[in-house]
Amino acid sequence: MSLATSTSHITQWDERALLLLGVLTIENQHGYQINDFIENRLCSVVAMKKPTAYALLERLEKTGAVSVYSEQEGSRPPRKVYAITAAGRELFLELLRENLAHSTLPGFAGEVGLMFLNHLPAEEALASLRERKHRVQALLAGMESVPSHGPTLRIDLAMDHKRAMGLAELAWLKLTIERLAQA
Amino acid sequence: MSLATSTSHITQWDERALLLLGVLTIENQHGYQINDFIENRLCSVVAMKKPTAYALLERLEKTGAVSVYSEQEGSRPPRKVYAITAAGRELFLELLRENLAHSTLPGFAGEVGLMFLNHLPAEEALASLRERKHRVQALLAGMESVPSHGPTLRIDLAMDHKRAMGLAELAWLKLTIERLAQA
DNA sequence: GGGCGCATGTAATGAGTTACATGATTGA
DNA sequence: TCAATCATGTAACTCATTACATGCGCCC
Repeated sequence: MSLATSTSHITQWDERALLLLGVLTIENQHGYQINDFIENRLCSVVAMKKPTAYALLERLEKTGAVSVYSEQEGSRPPRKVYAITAAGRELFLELLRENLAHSTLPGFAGEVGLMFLNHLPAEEALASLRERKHRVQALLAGMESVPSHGPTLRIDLAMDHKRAMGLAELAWLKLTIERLAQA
Repeated sequence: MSLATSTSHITQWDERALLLLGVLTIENQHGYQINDFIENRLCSVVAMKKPTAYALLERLEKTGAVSVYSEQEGSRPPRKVYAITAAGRELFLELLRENLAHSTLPGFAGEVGLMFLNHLPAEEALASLRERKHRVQALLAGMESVPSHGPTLRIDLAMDHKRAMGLAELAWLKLTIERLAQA
């Protein structure tokens, strides 16, 4: 079940549960609302599809981390409103500590291609890396001015981290392209 | 089937296929040998388990990217030796160009926790980030002196990239911890 | 004789995405 | 009236990991 009890590495489940619980600490919300929030405000940080969220909410309910009640406004479709429980808050903090304390470096980070770079003629390899550079630059350009939701939801911090990683990638690409172009 | 024909984003399948095809460009090898190579020499860059590799090799054979022949040495267990085909070489180059040209930044990069950092008391948040910092430092320390396999397999390039990303993460953590400690 | 290395897999599990299904309301 | 929005899901598919299965040879 992977409750992240000091198991030394983080699963995607943990991160997604953390996200949903975190969103529910802001206020009680129904599934549609949560998905909407993630799609619109958090899309620059996270990618989670609707069915995944619905399924996870169900699971969190079964384990007692969130509670549900039905609500109906006028004659609109009924909603299932989720609220975080005391146990949920504990789990949230546990997952949060784990997430903050762990590094995200290991694993498949797109470095496989680099190993085989020399299998491409030098010109082509450089062209590919330059394209990558442009892509990264475009991504960075699209990261400007993301509104922060006050001190309770530091989207800005997450974006700052993303930006830092982007800039590092860019710097590395520049240097590497230069080095390869000389040789 | 995701042949990565300019579909604009890279699947894990693509990266794993690229890896296997790349290993087979070095020389014809049987499954055990390939897995051994990945586990021992490439473990710092990639993580792929044995059954995954066996399954993928089967699939690559079905699509004609690799061919197989059986071999037996003495009375040892028979081996299935895989060789990359002409079509496989084409696929390899295609995947390689794609992989090099694409950035790996987007998606779930462990930034969820940062968004909720303020839900932890300042001291605890700092402690978690400091732990992360130490972990990253440890990882970086373990990255020294990885032997390169000549110009045909640039493990060193991949490690250089990893190191650069690690250093960037470290720098960001230092700065962020300082900033948070002041406030 | 017992365990490790060689060499191949299969089966079960779990996680996430895509595509699909449903049905009411609201605005052009 | 036609499309989009609200609101919830289900079913099928893919992909990767874990644990298990098998059997021979080699070394202590």
